[in-house]
Formats: sequence, C-alpha cells, structure tokens
Amino acid sequence: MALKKELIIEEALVLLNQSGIEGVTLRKLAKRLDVQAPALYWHFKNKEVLIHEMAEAILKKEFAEWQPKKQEESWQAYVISLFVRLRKALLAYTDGGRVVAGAHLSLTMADVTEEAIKSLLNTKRTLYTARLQVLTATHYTFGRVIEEQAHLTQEDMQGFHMESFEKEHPYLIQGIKEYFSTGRTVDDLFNDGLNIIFANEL
Amino acid sequence: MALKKELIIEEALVLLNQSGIEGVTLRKLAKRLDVQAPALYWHFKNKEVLIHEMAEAILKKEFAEWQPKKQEESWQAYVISLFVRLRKALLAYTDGGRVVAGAHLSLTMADVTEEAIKSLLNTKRTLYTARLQVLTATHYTFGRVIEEQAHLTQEDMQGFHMESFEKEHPYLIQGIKEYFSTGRTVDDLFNDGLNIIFANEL
DNA sequence: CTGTTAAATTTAACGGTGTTAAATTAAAAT
DNA sequence: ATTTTAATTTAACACCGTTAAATTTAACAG
Repeated sequence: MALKKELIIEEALVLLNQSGIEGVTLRKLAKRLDVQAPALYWHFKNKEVLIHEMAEAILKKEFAEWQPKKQEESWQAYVISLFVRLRKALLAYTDGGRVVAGAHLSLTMADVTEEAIKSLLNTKRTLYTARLQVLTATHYTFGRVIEEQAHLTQEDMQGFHMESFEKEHPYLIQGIKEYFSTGRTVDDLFNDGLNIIFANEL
Repeated sequence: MALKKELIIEEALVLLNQSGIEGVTLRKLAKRLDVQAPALYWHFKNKEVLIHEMAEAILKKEFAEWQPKKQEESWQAYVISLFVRLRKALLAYTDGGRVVAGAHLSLTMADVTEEAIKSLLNTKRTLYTARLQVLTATHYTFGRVIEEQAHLTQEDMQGFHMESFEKEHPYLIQGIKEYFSTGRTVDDLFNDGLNIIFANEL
C-alpha cells in the first residue's frame, strides 16, 4: 500500500517527541513506516520540506477549529488566549519552538496573526498598534518557548560557580527566588509577559 | 605550535559568517587551522561546547566594554539601548540568533539581564516589574532576530498563491504595505516593539 | 485477461558528518 | 638525558541526507 503524506508526518512527529529534532532522521522515519529511506523522496523534495510540513501540522493540531471569543471575554483577553494556545501548540512537541520558528511562511501562523490583529481592531487600537503588538507577542512567544525547550543538562552546570554568580547577579537571583516562593508557574510568567505587551491601547 | 582556544573560536566564527551554522563542521574548521579534525577534541569536549563558546564570543564582542548611560538619557532609554545592542550582536553573525539562543546559561546574557534590571530599578518600577519586562524583552529580541535570520528562499515561495493569501489576510497585507510606504525600517519596527514592552512603569 | 503506462519503492552507492581509540609527535619537567 | 605530560595524527566507526538506476506495484486502456 502506498504511503500517505499524512501518515509520514504523523510518524515523524512521534519521532520528534521521542528524541527531539536531532532524532528525526530519514532512516529512522523510514523504518517506522516499514520502508526504505529513499522512498520518502517521492513524497517530499527533501528533509527541509518535511520539517516544514511537520511545523504546519503542529500548529494545525491546536488551530484546527477556531474556538471563537466567549461573550464575557474582552477582545484583549481573547487575543491573549490565542498566544497562550500558540505556546501550548509549540510546547506539545519536543523542540516544537525551533521546528516551527524554522518553518518560514506558515499559513496557519498567518491565520493566527490575522485573527489577532482583526480582534484587536475591536478595541481603541489603530491598525498599526494592533499589528505591532501582535508581531511583538509572536516573537516573544517563540523566543520564550525556544528557551523553555532548551533544557539545560547537568553538563551545562559543570564548571559553573553558583557562589560568584549569585554575588554578581543579585537582582537576577532575587527575582528567581521571589518567583519560586510565590508559587507562580512558568505559565503565569508567560502570561504576565503577554499582559505587558497588550497593556496599552494606543 | 599549539592551538589556542581563542583562535579556534575566531576561525569558527568566520566559518559561521561564511555559510551559516550548517557550514560549521569540524573538518572544515580543522582545515582552516591546518590541523586534523580530531585535534579539536583536545580543546573541546564536543561540538556542542564549541558552539556554546562561539555564542559567548558573539555576545562578548558587543558587550566587552560596558558603555554607561549618558547624562541626558533616561534609564528606560538606556535599557532599551541594551537590547538594541543585543540584537546588533546577534545580527552580526549568520544564524547568530539560533546559535546564542541554543547556548544555555550564558554568563554574558546574565550580565546584560542583571544590568537591565538594575537600571530599571532607578525608575518607579518594582523588582518584579523590572524583571518581567527585561525577561519579556529578552525573549522578544531572540524571537525577533531568529525570524529575521530565517530568510525565506524563493523555494519557499513556490506553490504559494499570493492572490488568495491577500484575500484571506487583508489586515496582515495592509500592515505590510503601510510598513513599506512610510519608509520605516526593520530596526524601527524592533524598536517599537521594545517601546511597547517598556511603556509602563508598574 | 493483456499490454502499457504511471506511481511507488528498492538497491546500491556517494560524499559528508561527529566522534572514538590508539599510535605518534612535540614540548615541558625532572 | 630521561621521563612525563601536552597536543596532534592516523585510521576507523556508525550515522547522515541525497542521488541514480533498476525494480516492483498499481492503474488504466483495449
């Protein structure tokens, strides 16, 4: 039976979640599909295109249905929820941030952006402000998730002197301690960043 | 004569600027240094560590000397200038954004963050707000630069229908046209994003 | 059912990658 | 001068993306 593009991407995503973007090799993917590696080249021009379609698939999982604004919800809250969903989509797969950020010209991202700008126009914002805030939030979200997913191993910690680091970065340390003591989560922190970006209406 | 770590990284950066992160291979780097590839393993545990040190070097080029706040400059303007410099540092090398974002636990980044937070404390901001805004700006800057450096080739454009895209994303298109017509540059756009993030003092 | 065309996959191979182990040379220290 | 340590080379391994050509599978026309 012939391979289906859908199936290939689905298995590639499984591979992605198992061992990250470096674990997605054509030979491993082919083995998963009970096929030889070059067979994949009938379906994709090259690996880059495959990754690109994986990125689109990751976004589509979250933004398949549009899930409109609730009655009691403000337009701003709705837009923020879009970016919360974007982050959720990226976090759903290992290295999801890097994978999707590397995929240029995503249609789904364009849809999300358009929806966000359009929604903000129901507030006092000008088109320029709306677009600017949405663009800023987009880059913020990607930068955020990419760092979140760049988990630091214990190898990174070796040769690292906590004492001197604490002495030279007191505010940084205090901020981190404050963060842990108040019981705030990384999700809260992400949300706070979004609220800063969308705080003003002009 | 023995190789010097400094020299290795410097040549690696040349290679990076010549052909991007994928062009940085140990064999090519070794050839540049008139040496065999495995010789590099005496100086670096593995390639990841090399990339990590390249990232640190990229940041150090911009943040070697600290360049204090000018008299007439506000503390907020000074902090913004720090992020302008961060972007400049990342843009100075091909794939600089990806390279530095992938390097976990950078001391220079910690220094910049600390300086930014400390500076903002000279305004009405609380430590939490200062830290939050700096963190947001950091992720924004990385996300921004990574997208800026993910230049889309003409291959990406193939199979892309501009007409239908324009119809389905009118605000996105209008924003882009507006952007080009007013003569604003990508640098202006980045700046506007920073101004949004640091707009409020609490 | 047959012959033909097109779709899909396999086999074999190429040049490249990071990395390791062991042998070897170069430099430093005793 | 001899021993020890630093630095590099040689050779090889397992893996990677990708291509060309041969081959199989499926679809279609008479």
